[in-house]
Amino acid sequence: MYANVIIEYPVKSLNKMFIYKVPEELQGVIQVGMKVYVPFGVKEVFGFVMELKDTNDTDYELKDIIRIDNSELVLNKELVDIGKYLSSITLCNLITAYQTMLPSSLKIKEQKHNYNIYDEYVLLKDINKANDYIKKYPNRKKQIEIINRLKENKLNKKEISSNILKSLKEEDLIDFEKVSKYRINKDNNKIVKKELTAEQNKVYNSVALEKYATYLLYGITGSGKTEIYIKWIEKVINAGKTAIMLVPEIGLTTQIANRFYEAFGSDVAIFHSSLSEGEKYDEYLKILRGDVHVVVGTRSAIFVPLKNLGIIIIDEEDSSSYKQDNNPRYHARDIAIYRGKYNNIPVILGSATPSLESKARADKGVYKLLKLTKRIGNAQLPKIYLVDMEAEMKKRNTIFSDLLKDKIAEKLAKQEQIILLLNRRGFATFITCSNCGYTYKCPNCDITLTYHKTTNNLICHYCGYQKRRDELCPNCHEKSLNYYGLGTEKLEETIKNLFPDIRVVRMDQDTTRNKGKHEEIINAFKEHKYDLLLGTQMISKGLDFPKVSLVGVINADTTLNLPDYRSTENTYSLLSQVAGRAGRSEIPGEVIIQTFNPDNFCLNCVKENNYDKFYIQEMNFRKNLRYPPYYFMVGIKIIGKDYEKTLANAKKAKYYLTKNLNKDTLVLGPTTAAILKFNNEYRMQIIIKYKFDDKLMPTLKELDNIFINIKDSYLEIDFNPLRI
DNA sequence: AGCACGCCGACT
DNA sequence: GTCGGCGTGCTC
Repeated sequence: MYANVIIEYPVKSLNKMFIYKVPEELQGVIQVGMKVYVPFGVKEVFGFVMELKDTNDTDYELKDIIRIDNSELVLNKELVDIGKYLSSITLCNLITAYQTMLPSSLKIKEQKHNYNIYDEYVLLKDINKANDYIKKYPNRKKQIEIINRLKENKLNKKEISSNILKSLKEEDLIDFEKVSKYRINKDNNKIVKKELTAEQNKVYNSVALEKYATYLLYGITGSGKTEIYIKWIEKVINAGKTAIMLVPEIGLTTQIANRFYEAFGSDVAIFHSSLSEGEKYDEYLKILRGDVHVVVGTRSAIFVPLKNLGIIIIDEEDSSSYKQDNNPRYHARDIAIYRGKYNNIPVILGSATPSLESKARADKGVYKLLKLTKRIGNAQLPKIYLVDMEAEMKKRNTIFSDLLKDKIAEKLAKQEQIILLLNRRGFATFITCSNCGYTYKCPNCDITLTYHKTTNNLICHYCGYQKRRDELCPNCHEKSLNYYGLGTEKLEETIKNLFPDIRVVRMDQDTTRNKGKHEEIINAFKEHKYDLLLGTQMISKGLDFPKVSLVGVINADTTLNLPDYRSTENTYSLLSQVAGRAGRSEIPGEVIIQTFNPDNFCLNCVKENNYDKFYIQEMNFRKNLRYPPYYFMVGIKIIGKDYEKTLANAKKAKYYLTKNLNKDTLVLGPTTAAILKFNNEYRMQIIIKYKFDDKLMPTLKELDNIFINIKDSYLEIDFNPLRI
C-alpha cells in the first residue's frame, strides 16, 4: 500500500505529493486525512495523507511512513475537499490550506504540548480488601469514612486530603482514573425559548432545510434576526443535524454566544480569537467527538469538522472580518457556499446592510431574498440628524456641535445612555513641528505616527512600531511640536472636561487588549455603570443596549474620504449599524452625524434610512467605473526591498498578464500600493478587472510560478479584494 | 524550508 | 594545505 503525502513546509516548490510506502503495521489503520511523520531527505517531517493506493506508478525508491502522529485528528473527507477547494481559489499551497483550517494547537509544529486537561478520580480497587482493612484498623475513622464513600461512588481526587490518599495508596486499596474534561462548560438548566412575531415566522418558514440554496436575509437593525437563526438551528438539531453560526468580531461573539448558550446549553461550542489555545483545543475536540451540534464562531469557524451539517448562517455578512487579510485570502462566505452545496443544505447570509455583491446576487435570483422590515416590539428606528461642521467651526465648535452637546446634556438628565463613534484611536493622529515642518513618520512604513497619551508613545498603526514622545523636535531641536488630529483618547478627555460628572468608558483596540476586557466593558455599560460609551467601529455592530437613546458620530468624513472604491459602502454600513444601536426598546432613539459634507449622497441615505436608494446609486457608480459587483477584481501586489527592482518586476508581471489574459480583461497598473512602503518593503500593485476569463486561473498560477525564480520580489494575489 | 554538496578566498 | 563563505539543487 502507498500513500500520497503533502509535507509541512509551506513552500511553492514543495507544493506537491510525495509518495511513501505504508508499512505493514499501519495498513488498515491509516486513513486519508491523517497526520503522519515521514522521512524527508535527511530529515523527518510531518505531513497529511492525501491519498491511499495499491500501486506505485513511479520508479522512485520509496521510503516508509514512520508513524501516525495524532490519531484523534483526522481530516474527514469533507475537510480534505475543502482544503483542495481553498487552495484552488486562493492559489495557496495545499498544506497552507489545511494549516489554516486547524486551530493552532493542532497545526503541524515540532514542539508538542499536551492540551488535554483532566479531572483525577479515586476509585476502590477491591471491595473485599477494603473491608479487611476496615476490620483491621477500626480506629482509622477518616480513612474508613472515605472508603465507605468510595464504595458508593468514585471521588474527585481534590476532595480527599493528601495524607489519607497516601495511606490508602500504600495499602494498595485505591486506583486513580483520569477523565479528560473541557475548560468551558455550560449547563442545560435555563433553556430560554422565545416566540417569533408574524413577520419573523414568515421568514422562518420560507427556508427549506433539506436542500441547498443561499438566502440573503435583509433585516433592519433590531428586527430580531438572531431569534430566527435559533429557530432554524433548533429544527436542524431535531432532525439530528448540526449547524455553524458565524459572527463578525469578538465583541459580538460573546453576546451572541450567550444567547446561544441560553437556547442550546452545552450543545454549543464557541470559537473566537480571544479564547486561549487550550480552550480552542477543547472546543475543537467537542466537535470532533460529536459532543456538540452547534458551533458559534468567527471567520475560521467555517472550517469546523461538524458531521452531518444542516445549516450554515453568516450574521452581518457584509463585515470585512469574514475576509482573511493575509494568506490565504479567503472569504468565509465562499467556503460556506461550498459546504452548503457539498452537504445540500441552506446557507443564510444575514445583514441590515447587505454587501452590494450579495444584494446584487439576490436581485438576480442567485440568492433568495428574505426581508424583515419591522423592529421587534414597539421599538422605532431612530431619528437621524446631519450636522454641518463647517458652520460649527465658525462657532469654534471643533469637536462637538451645539446640537450634540445639548442632546448629551438632555440624555444625561434623563438618565439615558449615549454612544459616541470616532473611527480613530490614539490621542493625536499626527505630530508636526511648527518651526521646521517636520512630521513624524514610521521608519518602516509610509505612515504618520499616532500619539497615545496613556502610554506616552508614538505608534504606527500599521506595523506596531513605537517610540517615546520627544520634548523637542528631532529635526530642528526647537520646543515646537504640535499635536493634530482627533483620536478616541482625546475625545474621552474632551468629553470629561465638558461634562465633569459624566461616567465615560472607552472601547478601542487599546482598552480591549487583555482577555475578557471587551465583555467587561460591554457588561458594565449594560448595567449602566457608565453614561457614555465611546469607541472605534468595534462598538458599531450587534450590541444591544436598551437604554441607549443617543448615538453621536463625531466625524463621518474619516471613513468616507478613504481612497478606496468601497469607502462609500463601508461608510453607509458603519453609520447605519451604529445608528441602529439607538432606540432598541421603548425609549425612542436619536442619532447625530457630524460631517463637513452634509449634502453627501451616502450620508443622506443613512439619514433617510434608505438602503435601497443608496444601493441603486452606488451600483450605478460601480457599473460606470467597472467595479464589483459588475466586474470581478484581482489585486496583485509585487513586493520587494528594492524600489527599482520591484517596479521592474511589476512591469514584467503586467506584460505577462496582458499578453496571456483575454483581450477584454482589464489589467491596470502597476501603480504604487495605497501604502507604498510597509515593514521596509516597497509594494507595487496591479489590478485585474474581468467579467469572464477562462485564462485567468492558469495565467495567475503560471505567474506565481515565474515569481518563484525571481529572488528580489515576491507576489501576493488577492481575489476579490475588499480594499485596494 | 532545510540540508548537503561544491567550488573559491584568507587563515590557525 | 584547511575552514567556511553562500550559490545550487534535491527532497518520495
